[in-house]
Amino acid sequence: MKKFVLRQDSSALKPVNYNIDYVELLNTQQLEAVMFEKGAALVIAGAGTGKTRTLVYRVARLVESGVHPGSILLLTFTRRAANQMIERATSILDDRCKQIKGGTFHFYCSQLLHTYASEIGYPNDFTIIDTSDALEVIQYVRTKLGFHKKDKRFPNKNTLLSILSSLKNRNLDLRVAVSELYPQFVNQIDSIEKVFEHYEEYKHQNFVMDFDDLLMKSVQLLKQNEQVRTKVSVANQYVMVDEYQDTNKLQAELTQLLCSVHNNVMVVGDDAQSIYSFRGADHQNIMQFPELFSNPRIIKLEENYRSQPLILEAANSLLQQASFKFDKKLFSKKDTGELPALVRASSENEQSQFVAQAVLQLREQGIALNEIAVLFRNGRDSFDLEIELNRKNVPFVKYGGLKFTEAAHIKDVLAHIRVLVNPKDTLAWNRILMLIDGIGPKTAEDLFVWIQSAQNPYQLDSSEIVSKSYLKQIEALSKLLIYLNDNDLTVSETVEKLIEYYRVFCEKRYDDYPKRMKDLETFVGISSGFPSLPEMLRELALDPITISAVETEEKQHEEPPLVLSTIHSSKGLEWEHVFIIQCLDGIIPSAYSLEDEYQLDEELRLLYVATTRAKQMLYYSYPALAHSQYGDYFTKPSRFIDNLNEQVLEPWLLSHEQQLPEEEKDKYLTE
DNA sequence: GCAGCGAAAATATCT
DNA sequence: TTTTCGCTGC
Repeated sequence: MKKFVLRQDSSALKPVNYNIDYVELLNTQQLEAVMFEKGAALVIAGAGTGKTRTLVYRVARLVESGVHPGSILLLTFTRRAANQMIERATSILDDRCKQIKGGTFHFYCSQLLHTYASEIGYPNDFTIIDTSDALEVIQYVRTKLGFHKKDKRFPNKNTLLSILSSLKNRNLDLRVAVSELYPQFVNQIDSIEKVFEHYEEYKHQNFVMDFDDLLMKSVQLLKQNEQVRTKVSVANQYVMVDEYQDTNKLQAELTQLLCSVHNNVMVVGDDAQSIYSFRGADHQNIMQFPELFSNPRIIKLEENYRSQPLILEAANSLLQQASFKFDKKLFSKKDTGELPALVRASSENEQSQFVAQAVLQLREQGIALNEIAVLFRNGRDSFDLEIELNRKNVPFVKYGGLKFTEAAHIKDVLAHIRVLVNPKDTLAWNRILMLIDGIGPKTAEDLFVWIQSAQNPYQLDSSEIVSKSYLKQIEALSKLLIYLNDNDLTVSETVEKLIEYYRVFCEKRYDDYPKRMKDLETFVGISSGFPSLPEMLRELALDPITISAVETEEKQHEEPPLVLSTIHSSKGLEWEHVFIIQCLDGIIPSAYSLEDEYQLDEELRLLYVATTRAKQMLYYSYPALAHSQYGDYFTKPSRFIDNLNEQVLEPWLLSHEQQLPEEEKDKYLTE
């Protein structure tokens, strides 16, 4: 037998001359992560230890050493985070970094399935449905099966969807999930299972997928189809996952499948910052990483570069209150600043006034508004402040909270687009047909059955079916859809035509139609940013625009705005000054988490995350009283903050100006 | 089969 | 306060 010696590629041996001075710019541990070559690595990084920086430099370093940027996959928690990281890498190195693939798991899965879904029996041009659509389907199935009548105690649509979501994201058995989460429904498991079966079938027949499907079907695809798995894994030579503590079992499995060929994976996370268990995230994923990827390099980043030491002290003592301890203590070599403030306001509005005035003072001191953030537990916790900020003309953006695309009138218009993109989408058909007077659930369903069998799904004027009073309106709809389908209009032209058609329905259904029509006008502008209808639907499903984003867009402020954000959406971000408002027991921790120590711990971690966002100064504030949505109210400060002693926090006293200065007085008198 | 009315219930965080 | 369910009249 002959021997043939394969020599190592000489280019692999050549040392790379880096233009970037990584040794100078990074500490030892960061450098180790950045220079890490091949195989699996687990980076455990506390808050503010330069986790993002490390990832950014690693991708830049890989690209600089000749790795094709398109073969790097950066999975992050939000689209925003991925874009920011790619931007930073681009500014450190060069434009090659723009080709790096980045986004959320859901986004990546969406792209994957829009290429390969046909391999698992779905068309590639399926539509993604959001939570409210999913709930509607569940409700439809639930009613159709008659379970709503059989037993008053049958779980409602919200409960059903959350059970199903747990099954998928945590990879649980139905029986286990129900007996753990909802023991009261154990004896109805068979019926629940029926609902789930019908739900899955409905989605399959309508060519739609919900958020969980994106993950689950991707796993299924990659598991079943070796060819696709290999191809995909080869295409993603370097896989990186940020915020790994907030991934769930499905995402861990997906990570493994994506790396099946090369095993080049680096995950970064901090178990003390896990705040998404309500979505099935399991911070155990970090501990179990070595089981999934044999022999990973473990790198710990411990020195905090973000916050001044007194903020870290508050953060550390918060974490000590956890029922399940962390052996974690953040330290910093920064100069000591001021003690974090504890501000008690007499009312929610006084709290808003405090924040607004403090923000304005900081601005006067030369701190840019976008270096200041106000954080809160729930989207609605900032409503009062938003009014106050508007009154004082302080520009702001809000992350989290209500979504523009959730509003009924926007969903109505979007439903027409969905029908154009995917004529099998019953849900969307139902929505647009039921707008018409005289058409209810039954007629809509009959019409849909007929639509499916028709040659042209938009040709609705067959008088054998439609012979009632609403014939005229059906014809109008049909004409519109055929026109839009046959003519090659731009996205915003299509939206404009739809709004023209929708106007009458809007005026009839809503008292506040002028405002809604104005929203729709805004929507025309937004839609012009998308290249095609299907792409717009995908983008909006995975990255829905928040209402305030739309509003601030309109204002076109000349100054970078103040940031308002839910704590969940503040993940991974940082600001010089951070205000955490509504620190009341019942809000944070949420009143619904008080019974369960796991949930209570998560609320504590939430406050920990908020606290560690601050670099220079931190303010906790709470009003003496806050009303919940109905009836009850909260008056006690958050137990987490109450447990901190005065060496960690400094109470601030709010006092009102007694007398106005003379010139001010004149101003008030003349007005 | 549809629409409108009154009574009763009601978990937020996000993709 | 808002959403959801069930009933009634058309």
